[in-house]
Amino acid sequence: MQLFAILELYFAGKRSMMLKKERHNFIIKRINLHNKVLSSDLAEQLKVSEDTVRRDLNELADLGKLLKVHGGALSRSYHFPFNGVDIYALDAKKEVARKAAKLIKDGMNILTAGGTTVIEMVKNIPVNTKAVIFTISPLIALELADHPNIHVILIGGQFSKNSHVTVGSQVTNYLSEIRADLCFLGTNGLSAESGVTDSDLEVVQVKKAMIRAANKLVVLTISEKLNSEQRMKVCANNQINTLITELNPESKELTAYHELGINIL
Amino acid sequence: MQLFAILELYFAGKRSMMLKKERHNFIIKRINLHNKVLSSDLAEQLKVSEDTVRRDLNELADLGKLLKVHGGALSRSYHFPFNGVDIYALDAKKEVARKAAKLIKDGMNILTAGGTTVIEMVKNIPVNTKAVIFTISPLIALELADHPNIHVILIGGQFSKNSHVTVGSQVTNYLSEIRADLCFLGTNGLSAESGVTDSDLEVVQVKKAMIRAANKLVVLTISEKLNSEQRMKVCANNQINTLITELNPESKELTAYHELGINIL
DNA sequence: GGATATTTTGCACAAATACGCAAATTAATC
DNA sequence: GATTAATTTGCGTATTTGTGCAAAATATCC
Repeated sequence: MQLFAILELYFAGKRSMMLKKERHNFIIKRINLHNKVLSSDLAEQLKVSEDTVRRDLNELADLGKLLKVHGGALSRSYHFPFNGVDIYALDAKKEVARKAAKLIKDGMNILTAGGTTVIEMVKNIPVNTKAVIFTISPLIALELADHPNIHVILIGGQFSKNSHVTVGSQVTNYLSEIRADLCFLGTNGLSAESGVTDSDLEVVQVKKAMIRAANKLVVLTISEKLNSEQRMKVCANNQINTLITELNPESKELTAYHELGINIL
Repeated sequence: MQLFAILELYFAGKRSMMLKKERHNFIIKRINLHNKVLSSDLAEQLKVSEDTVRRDLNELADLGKLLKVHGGALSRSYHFPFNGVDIYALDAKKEVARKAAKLIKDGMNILTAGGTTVIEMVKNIPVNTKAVIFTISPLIALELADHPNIHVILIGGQFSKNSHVTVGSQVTNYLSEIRADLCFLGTNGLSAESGVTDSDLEVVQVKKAMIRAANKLVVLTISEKLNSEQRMKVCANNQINTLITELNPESKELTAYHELGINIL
């Protein structure tokens, strides 16, 4: 096959060997991004034999990082494809949600992103609360339908099939014209060094616009995601006003964030 | 980097391959959605032989995820309520939905309102359809999340707690700036004398704007609502291009609409 | 009861995998 | 830094798995 000859030539000079750990990181990223990888693709991309890729996949599967199947591997979330009933780490998320909902006071203007944690938060808002809630998540709008005194504005735009929120320039333009007291954001990655990070470019753009549109930023996350990083940066830690996890605020996992001056619940 | 472009092209052909587990998940989703699947449909949608589909169904049936029957499979919850008679019977709205979905062709710009009938219609759109769909209904946007070739634009605005769609000036303004080939409207009232009528002022305003934004208007309704009137007028009968009910087009309940020159399905 | 559609079965072929082993690489020890 | 030990990688081979095809068997529908 001709292409292989080209590849050989092309990479001949820069055949910098990749450590096993690096390959593993690469594979995990691909899984997070695409939800699936093919052994054959990985072998090409990593310039190793399919055999090696399979061994990598088996090791990662043993660690529970992915789901190995014939031909490649899938994101572990593919174990439970059943209409979203089984939300990962639901108990922790509910605890986060309970704390977060208490921040909402009558008369506020609220802005919310999507994500399972934020949706749980919305479920915990008392029915008689008076507020205006702007959201990019259809599920949140529907959730709030039976709150008679909450005025819901669903921000329109292109609907993202992955994250189930609206994204794109329509959304960011609209966000530039409003102002909210509080912005609630769930997050995929959060670390003391890099701040809030995410894996989906479109979602990152929207989250940035949301942060600009709000006076105070509240970040919700389960402790498992503390010290995790995704590929794209949403904001630095000094932009966060309040961080909510299911842990006790005095917990030692949170000291790093305490020292950054973030209010912790 | 030019080489990567070459690589992308080179491997583009392989991309459509689907892992077995992915097919299984797809089938489960379809079962949860429609309560039934046909082997022949699945074969076409998944682009594999019916043979493979049958094997998949058998494996899933062994795992207890569905109930295999001649010609396809059923949701397991349908085990009980059946007296054996017409398993494939559809209620009126589903029949309307089935007919309506056939109007959607690849490449179209579609505009849809909310309502249960329209949502049923959306469930019947083949997964591989290529189209752009504008909607004021969050539920419809969510429903279309697993149609990879449908670009969904959720029109934003104030969220109506009664009708679960977005309404208000933001919506009508936006609608004045777009143009669609087809507009699908469910209706609360329809009569030969008064045309399409509705009871919610805000929804009426939006429906009017939707009709103005589309070249052709398709009205969906169950026969029960023929000859019923609500308090507010949405449009006259001469604005309707196509009327869809669960009845046979030649049925005598429909002759009045026939005489108005409406295309009936 | 006959026509049509669906399933089963056996089989062929390709693709993916596991295994053993040798070569290459990395780590550890002096 | 050289030498040894441990790990990692690639390849050949045997095995398993996944898929499609076709004929025979079965179910379903008038």
